[in-house]
Amino acid sequence: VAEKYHHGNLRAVLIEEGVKLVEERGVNALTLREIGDRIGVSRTAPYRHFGEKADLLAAIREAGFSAFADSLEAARDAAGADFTARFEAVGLAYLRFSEEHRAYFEVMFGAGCVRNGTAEDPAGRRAFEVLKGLIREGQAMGAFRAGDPNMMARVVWAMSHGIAVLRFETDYSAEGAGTRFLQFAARILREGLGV
Amino acid sequence: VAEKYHHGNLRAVLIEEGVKLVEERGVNALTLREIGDRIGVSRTAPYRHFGEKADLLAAIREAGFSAFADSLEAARDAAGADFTARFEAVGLAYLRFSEEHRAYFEVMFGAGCVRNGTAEDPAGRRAFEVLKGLIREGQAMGAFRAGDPNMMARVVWAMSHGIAVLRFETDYSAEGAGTRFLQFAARILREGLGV
DNA sequence: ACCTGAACACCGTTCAAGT
DNA sequence: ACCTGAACACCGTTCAAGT
Repeated sequence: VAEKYHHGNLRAVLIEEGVKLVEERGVNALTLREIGDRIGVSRTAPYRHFGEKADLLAAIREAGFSAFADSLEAARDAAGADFTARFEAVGLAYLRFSEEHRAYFEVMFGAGCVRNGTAEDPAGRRAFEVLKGLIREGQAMGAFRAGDPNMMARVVWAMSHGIAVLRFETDYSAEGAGTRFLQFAARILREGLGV
Repeated sequence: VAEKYHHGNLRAVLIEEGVKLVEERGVNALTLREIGDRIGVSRTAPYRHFGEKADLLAAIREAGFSAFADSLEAARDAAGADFTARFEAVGLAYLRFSEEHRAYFEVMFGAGCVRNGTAEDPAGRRAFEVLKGLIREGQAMGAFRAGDPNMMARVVWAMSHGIAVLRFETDYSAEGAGTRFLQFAARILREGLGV
């Protein structure tokens, strides 16, 4: 039974179980000992793969940013050709990710992590590039004014992140007050960035 | 020496020392035991005033929201009559608070706290009212379009919060890239909300 | 009322061993 | 290489006492 961890996949299992634990009871309940117990491994086994607890959190963080960037790219690509639709789709994807991957989101942006900053993570940069690319699209088609795409993308990122973190509405997935507010916010951004 | 805590101010001292600890080493380093040691009181003394650790954090949070609302109001009142100046002053105050009161900010919005949500805190609502009042000012003088002041204030709050949390620039207090970005973001918001 | 010391059930982390 | 058990220095929290 414990034999399956003798093949080098313990690391992945530790990450997976860690995410589950955070999902269930928050990042403060993440405990190397409990993870070990849950997957049937000794308390010190995790130290084979992670020098300390913070390193496991960093690995979860990395996986989270990677999934995050994937989500934004997928939403953009699935939205078709209409620019406004693409813009809103990516914003919605940001919010959806924060809802559907609470654990990742908490570890990615939580205070528990020492090494913060999305710019330090390759996948974090990839996610940012989705926003920046969208700004460039808008500029190319004349919907957005000229200006530094970095600054403009940061404004969009900050607004999305603020909405995700403050969570004014409880649900941004279903049709309702949440999606209405999101469209409202997206319109203000588009008009503020507009020519 | 310990006598000074026999007059009912232990509660306040606990909060104060807790804030210091968070400032120095982050919210995860906040420990009832260490606070007790630091102020020269037994390990169980804090339990006279706070049923559990989370209650001390909640008290710090409350004090933080109160100081936060004070900051925003003071910035608005000190900004004079020009609407754009008032709008930017409050945004800047939001960012400054997050820098100068790192500990408060971390506890107020951190994942460690169970009872989140600014709307549940009276001072949190007071801070929100500053933004909402500013929206109404803008509407009254014809700078902002008609629309639900609640929704519009949320957009401003979200943007401010996102910038504060993501901390693209390291310093928003001094003159430099930080303040330039802030003015850029404020302009986009004003134009997005404009008539 | 407010404070104390001892105790319990947890942590992260280390280390000497085991296969 | 990968895993284990015992151990150390920490936590939060409780409880029977002390003044």
